[in-house]
Amino acid sequence: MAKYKEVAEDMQRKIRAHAFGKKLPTEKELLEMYSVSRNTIRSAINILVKQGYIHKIQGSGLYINKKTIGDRNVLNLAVKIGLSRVLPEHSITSKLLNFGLISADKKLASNFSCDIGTPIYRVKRLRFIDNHPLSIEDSYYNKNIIKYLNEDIAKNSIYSYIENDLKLEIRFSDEYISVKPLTDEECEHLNVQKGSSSLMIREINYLKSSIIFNISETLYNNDQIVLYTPVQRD
Amino acid sequence: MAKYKEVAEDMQRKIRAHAFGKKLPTEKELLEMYSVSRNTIRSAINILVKQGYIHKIQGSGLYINKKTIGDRNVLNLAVKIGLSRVLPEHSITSKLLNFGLISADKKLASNFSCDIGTPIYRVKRLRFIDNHPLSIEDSYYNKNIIKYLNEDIAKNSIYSYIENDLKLEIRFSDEYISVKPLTDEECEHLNVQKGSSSLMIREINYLKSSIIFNISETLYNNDQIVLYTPVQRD
DNA sequence: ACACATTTGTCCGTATGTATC
DNA sequence: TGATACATACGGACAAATGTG
Repeated sequence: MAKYKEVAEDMQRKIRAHAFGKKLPTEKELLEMYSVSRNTIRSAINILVKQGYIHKIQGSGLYINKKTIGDRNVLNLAVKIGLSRVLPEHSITSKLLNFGLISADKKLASNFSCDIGTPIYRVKRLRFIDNHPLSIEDSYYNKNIIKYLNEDIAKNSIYSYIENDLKLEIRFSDEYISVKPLTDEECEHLNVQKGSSSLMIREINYLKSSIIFNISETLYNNDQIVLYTPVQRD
Repeated sequence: MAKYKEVAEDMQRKIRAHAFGKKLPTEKELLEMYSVSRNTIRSAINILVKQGYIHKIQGSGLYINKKTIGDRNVLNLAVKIGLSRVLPEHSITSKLLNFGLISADKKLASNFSCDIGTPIYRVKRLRFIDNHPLSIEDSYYNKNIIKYLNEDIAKNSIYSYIENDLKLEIRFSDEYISVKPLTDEECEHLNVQKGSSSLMIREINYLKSSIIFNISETLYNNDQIVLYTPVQRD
């Protein structure tokens, strides 16, 4: 892995472990700690800023954002590629609602930018955080890219399977957030009051070279989660 | 303004004007066009990536993301500091629902990280996009920082007043997204069916030096808008 | 109010690695 | 395979904001 990414990950670990106080060491101290150049340490720092871990004050220092890190009820969109990564302190489990291999119809093909008839895995899961129902995820994987999936993998983290076993690199995603009234069945799954609405995130996920390997629609339990995102003015 | 920011803005303008095709010129061509160094052009490019204008493919080039730019129904969170900036192609107007000067109670003081009793402007507005009701914004401004506001300013863009007239620099914000059932009055304002729910964004806005000058809660009309955010894996 | 040291921000140049075509 | 194009990393110089005395 690139140096600046390794440094960033180490700094994140230290922040989560409260190894620093309210402030990070200065750039100068950090580049000495990690034996890298100033540009490299600044690349690492910028990742932390983008993900909402810290904010910078010119002339003063690097300050840790206390609030949103490690809170079960806060889902940080800036880090949100796969659930397990966003909430590493919590146990994410799944109940499989549907698993199958289908063939892309016109709409799916359009969303995937693939040919009609392309084989697609469909995985619908009820997901739990620390045993509380968190979300209903309806997800589609392009089988030409994700060659093999099964129910066992789907019960666990599909994303860690893709990254660790298939060695594919997930690069970026587009997220569309809206509100959807829930059906009675969905309310039961999520254990919320009938007639309520929920946050829905439509997601398009890309490998490197901008290959779409996955699209999904997820309904979140409002009682369990608030979305968070930091925004930097450039 | 910094060179890389000027370059980024110019590139954004060109993208919005469809001055490039599907691809941007290469880094090398761009740095020659703008007479800047490679680092500078790359800083500018990274802004466009972060804001969802383009994506990069190593070895191939810089590709323009068609979909989300200039769409009235898509509110790009990565650019969302003030509404007028996010949707420059559209007319944003406001109807003032409430305007007043109040004194920070315990809760407001805590949210603002200021003393109890600090003077605070409250501005509640119904906002329209191209004359369609878009959102109900309930907003608070710390008078110690934003020294003067009036109803006239509030009817127009408060953010452009802050930046252009007061010459204050808005630096970053924290956004919390959830779902809220609407009251009948809110439904009428937004012209949506009674009993429906809406996206709510709680926002904390900072000047440089991490000074909180504004917090707000905004209810969005789901019929008019979908939130969008690009996420880069680092 | 001023001068000074500290700390982050911007910009430049160069070299080499990696992915795509 | 070679050429092209983006990615990573190092080094140095000066500017701007902050904090201190």
